[in-house]
Amino acid sequence: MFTKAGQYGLRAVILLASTENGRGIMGVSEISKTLDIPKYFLAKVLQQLARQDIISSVRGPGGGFYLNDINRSKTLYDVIVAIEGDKGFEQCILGKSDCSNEVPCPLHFQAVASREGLFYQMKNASIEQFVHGKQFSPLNV
Amino acid sequence: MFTKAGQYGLRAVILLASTENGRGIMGVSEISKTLDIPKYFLAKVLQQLARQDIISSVRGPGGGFYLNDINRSKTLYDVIVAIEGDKGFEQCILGKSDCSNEVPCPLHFQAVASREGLFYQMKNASIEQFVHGKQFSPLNV
DNA sequence: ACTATAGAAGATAAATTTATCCTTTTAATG
DNA sequence: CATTAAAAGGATAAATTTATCTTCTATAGT
Repeated sequence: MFTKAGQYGLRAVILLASTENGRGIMGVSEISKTLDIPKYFLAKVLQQLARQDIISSVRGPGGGFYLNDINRSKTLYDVIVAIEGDKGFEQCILGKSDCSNEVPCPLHFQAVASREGLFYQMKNASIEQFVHGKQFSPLNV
Repeated sequence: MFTKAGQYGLRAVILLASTENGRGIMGVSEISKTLDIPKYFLAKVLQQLARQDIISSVRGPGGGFYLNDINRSKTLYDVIVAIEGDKGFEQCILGKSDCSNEVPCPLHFQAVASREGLFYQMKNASIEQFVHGKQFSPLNV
């Protein structure tokens, strides 16, 4: 479904959002250890997110990545699109360029219906809201 | 969602199923032209499907690929699993190995719900049934 | 039998994704 | 102000996926 880069990015953002009301700061090393993710690859993904203002960063000792108010108002859809583009989300499940409600591929309506639920969640809940809703039980990121 | 190989395979099988009550024979060249798919790559995918008895083939002049009775009773799920394995279907959307109903990742239930509809179709309708249901309108494969 | 056609199989190449390393820049702290 | 920690950026390598080409094998038709 998602690429590794996308998965790592989503998990890292959710992790950041789950620290001290989403206001904690974590370095790449800490995140990569916590999530058991390759460190340098994760660094690239996080830098990509930072460049696009999906997350924030500070350099130097004690630095790392965190979410500011604007960041926390972004959605998981924003996160994944920042990493993968919107192809995976918007493209025909069979890869056809001419697939639409008017000229649907044989799986079109099933695929659209299937995506809707997940996409709705990822598009319509801010990271803040999303993680808050989960935090009654311990997060398994 | 699916790899190119998977998409090509699904489209080719659906195309075969749509010819003369699913009994027509088509060569790689014809299929690749019809679907606008790279020929040699498609050949690999089709051979892979033939080896696993998802589709049938005959060599020599007039030869090509077709679906026998058993083939037509297979599902689109069988097709995609023969090409990609069941990882994409069964794996955690965030790539975690320890994600389950008991210990769900933050997207687990949305992802499961989302997949269900599509998977149900792909698992529970034979290729024959599936394509027959579509053939009231022209197929856009 | 001979020839032409078409899939099977194997090898190779190109492109993309994933992963790692190294150098530079920024910032905190003694 | 020197040192150190940590992100930023660039380069490179490994792995996987996609694409192509060549040779081999089976089969139909003459």
